[in-house]
Amino acid sequence: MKITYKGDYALKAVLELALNHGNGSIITIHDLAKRLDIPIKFLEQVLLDLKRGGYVAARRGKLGGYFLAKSPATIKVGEIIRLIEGPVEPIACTNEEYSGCKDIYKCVFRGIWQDVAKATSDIIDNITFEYLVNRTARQSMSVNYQI
Amino acid sequence: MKITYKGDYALKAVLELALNHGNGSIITIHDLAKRLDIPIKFLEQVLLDLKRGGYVAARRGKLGGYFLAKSPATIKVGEIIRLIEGPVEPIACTNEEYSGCKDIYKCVFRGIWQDVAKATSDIIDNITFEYLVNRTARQSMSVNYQI
DNA sequence: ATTATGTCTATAGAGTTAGTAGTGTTTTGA
DNA sequence: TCAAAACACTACTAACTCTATAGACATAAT
Repeated sequence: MKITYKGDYALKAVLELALNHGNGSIITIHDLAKRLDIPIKFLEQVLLDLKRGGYVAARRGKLGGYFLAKSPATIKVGEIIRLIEGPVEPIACTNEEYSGCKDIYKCVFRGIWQDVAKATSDIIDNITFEYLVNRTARQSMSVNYQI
Repeated sequence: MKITYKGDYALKAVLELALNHGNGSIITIHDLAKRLDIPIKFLEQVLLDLKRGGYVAARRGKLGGYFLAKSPATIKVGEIIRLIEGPVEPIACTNEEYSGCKDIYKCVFRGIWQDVAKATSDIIDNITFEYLVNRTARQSMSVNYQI
């Protein structure tokens, strides 16, 4: 698995929206881009993907903006990564259809990539954005306390 | 972590050399390329990298060829991957020097990438080529038995 | 109407990947 | 001695991906 800027931005955008979830608020892409320091037109494409994936929703027109389409508790980090980056496998040969290995019985590396994919999934599929919201809140609190 | 063709070829080349290790034999790049079905000039670059990394050695001239520079028991899959592909981290921000996150205290994703990197390392740094040689031998045996 | 927003498609520049080409250098052995 | 067979090294290219930008369009509020 490799995380590109697009994936990184997507995760940060969802987290930012999650931090504002619940109070009925809506955030414009302009605001989001400024808060996260992301080029606005690039963020736009990311948000469109997130919308098509069903994770965010938008209201058009004046007073429009973006908001989470579901509760942060139901969105897992792994889902966003898979939507934006594709499969978490380190190499394509881990899926059954692949026939690149001349002798599949001999391709002893396949099992390794499957193990890596599973270990990765076990992490990213068990972290919800609700958890991240709580961690973020606690972290910024403790930072404030230090001042 | 993403495995490119180069990394894939490197692992297969080392395994093939490991299967022939011990009996003092040497394999030409021509042979290796044919056995592994890899473009010879591409394999050449891979082998040069492996040589510079100290994993394989070569004898030049007629009767020359490649052989493992160390025992398969001392070479781990993770070493080859890191040599060819670079760090295992899914994104660059996991190392301390990185300052891309505006507020490092708030970048709650960093811990996730560190966890993924650790889980990946725990797998690939604990598999030696000796183990893979044994597995390959056993697998091809059982395949033969089925015939 | 005007303005502020999201929607969509196209494109461009930089970098990466996979593969190819050509020219060395070294060693063997006839 | 010299030709053949092998490794060594550098350069190049076509295709692809990634990041970012541009511009035309659609929608909603005032």
